[in-house]
Amino acid sequence: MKDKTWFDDMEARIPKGGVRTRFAPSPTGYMHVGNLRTALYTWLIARHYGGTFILRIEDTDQGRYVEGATDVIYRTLAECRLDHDEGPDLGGPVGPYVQTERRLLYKEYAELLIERGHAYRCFCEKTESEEESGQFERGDDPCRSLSREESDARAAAGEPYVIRQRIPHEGTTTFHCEIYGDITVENATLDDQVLLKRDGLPTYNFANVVDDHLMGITHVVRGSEYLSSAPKYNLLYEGFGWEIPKYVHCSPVMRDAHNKMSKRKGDPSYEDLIAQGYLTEAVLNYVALLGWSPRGEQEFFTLDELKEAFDIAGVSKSPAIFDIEKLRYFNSAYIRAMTPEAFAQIAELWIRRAVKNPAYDAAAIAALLQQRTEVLAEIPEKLDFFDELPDYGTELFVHKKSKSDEESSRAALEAILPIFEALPSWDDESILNAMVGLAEAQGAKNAKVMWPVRIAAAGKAVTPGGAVEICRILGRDETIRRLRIGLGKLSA
RNA sequence: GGCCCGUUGGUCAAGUGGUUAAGACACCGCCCUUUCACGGCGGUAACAUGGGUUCGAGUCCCGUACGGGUCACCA
Repeated sequence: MKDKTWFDDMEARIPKGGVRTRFAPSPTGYMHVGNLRTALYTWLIARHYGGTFILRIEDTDQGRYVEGATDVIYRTLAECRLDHDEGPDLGGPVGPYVQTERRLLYKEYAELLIERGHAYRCFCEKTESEEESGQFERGDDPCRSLSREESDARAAAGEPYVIRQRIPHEGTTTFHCEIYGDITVENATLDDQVLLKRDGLPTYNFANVVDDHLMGITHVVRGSEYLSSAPKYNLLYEGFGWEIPKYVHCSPVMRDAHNKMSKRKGDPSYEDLIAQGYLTEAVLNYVALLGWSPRGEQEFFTLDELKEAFDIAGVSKSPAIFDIEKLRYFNSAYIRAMTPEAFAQIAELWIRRAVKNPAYDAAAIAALLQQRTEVLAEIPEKLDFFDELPDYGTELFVHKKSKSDEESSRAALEAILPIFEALPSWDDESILNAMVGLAEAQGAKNAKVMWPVRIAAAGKAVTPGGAVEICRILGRDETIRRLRIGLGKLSA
């Protein structure tokens, strides 16, 4: 074990003053929505107080290591603009920021705890019955009462062991959570949890306490599943004589009333949502509101506005069900709020999945789409009629509201064809005037002309944009060709 | 099962002893309109339950029910 100076040096490195938070994912290769929300809240707390946001990778479970998993984390944080100030990639004063690179540290601190009587070596092999039943009889562990001499001797002899936390059998422990308030438990209900595993790596619970302290974390933000281990954390902090940080426990994000969102159940990750055509800003905005509510009525927030408004007191205790319908609403609102240029840029990729004909202008189509798109992924199916006129039945021409029927439609198409052919120019105004002019001449409602024109042009009843826009984009020749086909169907 | 936590409309939620119990999504209706949307207006719909405390309880206390978490050499 290192001498006192070494520990003092470690203490001296800890930044003091100012809020410091950390996002500490384990590299599983998957950033689920609950994770993202935790990252957001953690970042928000740091930024709201002008503090420091740290990224730390918790990879102490070698069995679960997934290649490339940290890339997903970096990418997601970067796309979401949740920038960190210290981390594996950026370095910082209290690194390294990857737990496996800190492994020697934990051992020193675990031994310090043994020195102080708050931990002990346990040489027991876990028996099969314990493993199966999950039963661990506290107080029955013979290693707990081993003398230091014997313990040291066996360790020196190379006998494998784990280091366990020595938890008092009597008394109670109270910890405070900013969300849940004070929680008190009987120490007798706590078990002597493993701090350092047989492989020399720390358990999550131990690494967390050591790192959070050594990195000067002031607000520990994490999921509520850690609520029940929090008392043990306090005992650890007390054993070391360290100041206890503020805890912020977030309730889980659920897929339904009974289950958390999960990869296994097929729930979308952040990347899945983006691939489906959700915008990062919309996802963040929605996720922020899932478990947190601002003081006022505002519900659309930019990241900067969230930074300003975020308040720990507004975080909810109870689990929230992820509602894709509401995300869709936010997404459509964000899409509508974009500049036409920005929307055209992101929509083009999706438009070209359906519209291959370069004669049809993607920006023009995007303009039609912007006000009626909820999720980008639904764009292609809306545009299937451009490249190829669908086969459709004449019943589409029957429309109650415009009082259109097959005969009135036939007459309208017959009348509009020569007018379209004679039009000096092919733009919105000309096309509209042609149709309105015809309707007026016949003393009919505009719809009586426009309905059949749109049906014949698109071959379907629901289209992005009206008759004018569709005809314009199709171009005069193709429009006329399609109207003739419609006329043919109606005349048959 | 022990321990811990939670419970306001279908969903997210406001509410910190006195409110006609906000707002948003979804849903329904009407209006606008060349379809679908968008937009505007309106509507349906909630304090899990039983006891207390109190002049008065969604708000405080106790019990019950239901739900979640945890009880790993996983995080």
